[in-house]
Amino acid sequence: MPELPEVETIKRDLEKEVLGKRIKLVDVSLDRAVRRHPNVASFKSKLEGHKISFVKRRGKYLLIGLDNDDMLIVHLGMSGQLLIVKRTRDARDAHTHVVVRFTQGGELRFVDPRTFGEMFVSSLSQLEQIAPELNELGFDPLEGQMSWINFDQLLRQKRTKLKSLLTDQKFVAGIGNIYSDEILFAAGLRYDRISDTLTTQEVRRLYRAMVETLSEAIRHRGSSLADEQYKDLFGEVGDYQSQHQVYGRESQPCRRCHNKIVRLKVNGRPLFMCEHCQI
DNA sequence: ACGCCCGCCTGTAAGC
DNA sequence: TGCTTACAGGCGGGCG
Repeated sequence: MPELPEVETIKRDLEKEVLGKRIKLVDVSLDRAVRRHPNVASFKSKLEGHKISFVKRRGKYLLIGLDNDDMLIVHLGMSGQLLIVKRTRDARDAHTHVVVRFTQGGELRFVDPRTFGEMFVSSLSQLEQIAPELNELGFDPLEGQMSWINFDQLLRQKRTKLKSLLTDQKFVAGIGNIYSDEILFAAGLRYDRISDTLTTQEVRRLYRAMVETLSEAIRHRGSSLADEQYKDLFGEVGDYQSQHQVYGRESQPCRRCHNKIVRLKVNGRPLFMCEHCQI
C-alpha cells in the first residue's frame, strides 16, 4: 500500500512526534512482525531504554535512529500503519502487533492486518547481513543530485518495460503500483515502452512526471483508496486519490481527452491508463 | 542475467 | 441470505 508519498508523510510527522523521546517498553503481540529477529526478546532489548535521535526514509523504508548505532527499521508492506497514541489506555485497533511506549508518555503502535509489513533493529554496519535489500535500493526520486541527464543514462543501461522499471526498487526506490501508473500518465508514455528507446524529450518528460507526481502526492498527504487502508500517524486519510488521473478510474473519462480510462492486468497486477494520451 | 509467476496473509466485496 | 471466490497498495525466491 504505502508508497513513497505515504511513507514520506509519516516520516515528516514522526520527526515532530517522536524525536528525542525515550523508549520505556516494547510490547510485541505477533512474532511475525519482528521475523528478522531470532526471538522477540532480542528485538525488545535493542529498543528499551534508548532515545530516538533521527527519522529518515529510504524508498519505502522508515529508519528511526537510536542513541547508539542502532536503527529501528519499519516497512509497512501492503497494509501496515503507524499510529501515535497519546492515551495509552485507549483500546488497541485489531491487528496491533507492536507497541512502543515512551517514558514521556504516549506510544507508537504498529498495526498491520495482512502482516506483510515488519519491524527490525539493525546498525548500519549490520544492514548488509540483516537486510541486504536495503543496501540495494536505487536512487531516491526526491533526493536532489539526480538530473534528467543521469536519469537518461540509467534508462539506457536497461532494456525493460517502463512500468516494471519504475516499480523496481533496485532501479528507483519508493514507487509502487499506484504512482507508477500516475507517473506514466503524466509523462504521456505507455507502460510497455522499452526504457532504452525513449527520445530525449520523452526521458525529460518521464523524469519531470516522476518528481512532480510524487511531490504533489506528498503535498496531499498521500493516497487512501476505497478501503482506506492508508492512514497517517494520526489515523487520518490522505487526499491525493482525488487528484488521480488514472489509478482506480476504470471506464471514467480521461481528464485530458475524455476517452475512457482502461484497466488492464499486467504481470498479475492491475494497471490503469488512457490509451489515447499515453503513447 | 533478466523477466515473470507464485506465495506470503487477512479483510472485503463481488458472484453464485 | 450465506457460502465461495477473487482480489488488494509489496517483496523475495525460484523457475525458465
